[in-house]
Amino acid sequence: MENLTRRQQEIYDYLVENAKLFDHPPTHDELCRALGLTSRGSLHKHIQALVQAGLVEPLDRSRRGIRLVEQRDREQGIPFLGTIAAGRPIEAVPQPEYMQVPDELLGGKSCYVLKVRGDSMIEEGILDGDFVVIERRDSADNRDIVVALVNNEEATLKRIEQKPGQVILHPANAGMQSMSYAPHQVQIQGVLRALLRSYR
Amino acid sequence: MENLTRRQQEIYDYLVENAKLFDHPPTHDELCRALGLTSRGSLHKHIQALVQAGLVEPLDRSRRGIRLVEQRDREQGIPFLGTIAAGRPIEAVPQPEYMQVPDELLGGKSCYVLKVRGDSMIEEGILDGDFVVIERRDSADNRDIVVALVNNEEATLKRIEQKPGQVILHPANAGMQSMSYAPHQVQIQGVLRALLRSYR
DNA sequence: AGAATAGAGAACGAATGGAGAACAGGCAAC
DNA sequence: GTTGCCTGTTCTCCATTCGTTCTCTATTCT
Repeated sequence: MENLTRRQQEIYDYLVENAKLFDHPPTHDELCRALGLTSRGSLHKHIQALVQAGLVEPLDRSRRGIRLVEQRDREQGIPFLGTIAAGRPIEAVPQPEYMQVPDELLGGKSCYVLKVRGDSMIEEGILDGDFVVIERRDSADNRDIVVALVNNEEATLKRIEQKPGQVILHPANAGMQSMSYAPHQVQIQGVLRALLRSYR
Repeated sequence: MENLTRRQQEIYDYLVENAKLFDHPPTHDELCRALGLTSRGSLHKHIQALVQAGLVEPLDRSRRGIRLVEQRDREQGIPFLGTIAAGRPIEAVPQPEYMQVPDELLGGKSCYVLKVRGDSMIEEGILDGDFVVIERRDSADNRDIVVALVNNEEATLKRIEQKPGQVILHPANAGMQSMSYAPHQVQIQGVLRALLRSYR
């Protein structure tokens, strides 16, 4: 979206205000009077600029033909749900905050964010304190890194290996061991899609 | 990045203040009045210096055409400049793309993005293919991870240790060795602030 | 002295904001 | 119907402001 000039901004602001007060958008003449213009022609150029900027919808040649484009609710990001630490349930934050994540990283899928506690995946470059972006899924491909709920009580971030009648969760830490479960003990809650780390 | 002169700093500070108060940047004339100048021509030279320093975005010949780079970052993301591989100069992409990065990760500083090639920082959880967010700076604290230009020809991402008369760059890979240089051989180009990884 | 920094002022071209005429389509009153 | 009137659109023309470029000068620091 391009930048508006002073005058264009002024007109847009007026339209927004006006929309709150009246059902109908103003005519060009009304706009001219409100803004101190004497020529509809001049005004029209500004309106066109607003159309170009995608802020206004043109209703060709119809009267009061200025509609504000619905401001697409600014994307508030994806929810930050809490902390995941191996051996515990996900510790949810009381009121979910939201985090702006680059679209490139999540590819239009439904995702959420967790903060990693612990070193169980350190050899995969997932460190204590990192934020992981998880795609909501209840199944995963083999070798995916997943959020798994084990025995309905503890949640972990592990690489998954699914064999017939057996599910193995592999940590990436030489000091820890892979654990094997029966399929019904392990519920997949999502698949790792991206990782964010702050060095602040 | 070069140092600003007194006057340039003054102008930059004014622009930052102004940006908080108004939607639109000032015209050159307004700037002149605010700073006690009578000639736009003089001001223009200073603005050019700020553009050169990467603090201001030039909007050629358009009015009120002074955008703080910081502000642009918020709107369209921060520039993805290219690839950094130990032992080579930064390989720039032809036309810089932009990447939307969560504000939380960069804290209002002027930053850019590089893609990491190689395993030199693998033990710090920085893997081949990761994207690193770098704050533009020409100095760093000890133990910071920095983008350093060595002998004006090769760029690397390393942890820095600055001693009197000596600069040591530490990789995080047991198979590699720390390198020691004279201070004038090493030019800091930025400090690691965040990391993004995609598992797609 | 020479370089770096700072400023003045003129001059040019482009962006902006505006005026007004002319045309076209819809709507209501006649 | 058709006759005006209101309104949106298109067009040309104009004035001012503003960014840029240029040359010339002053000050400060090394």
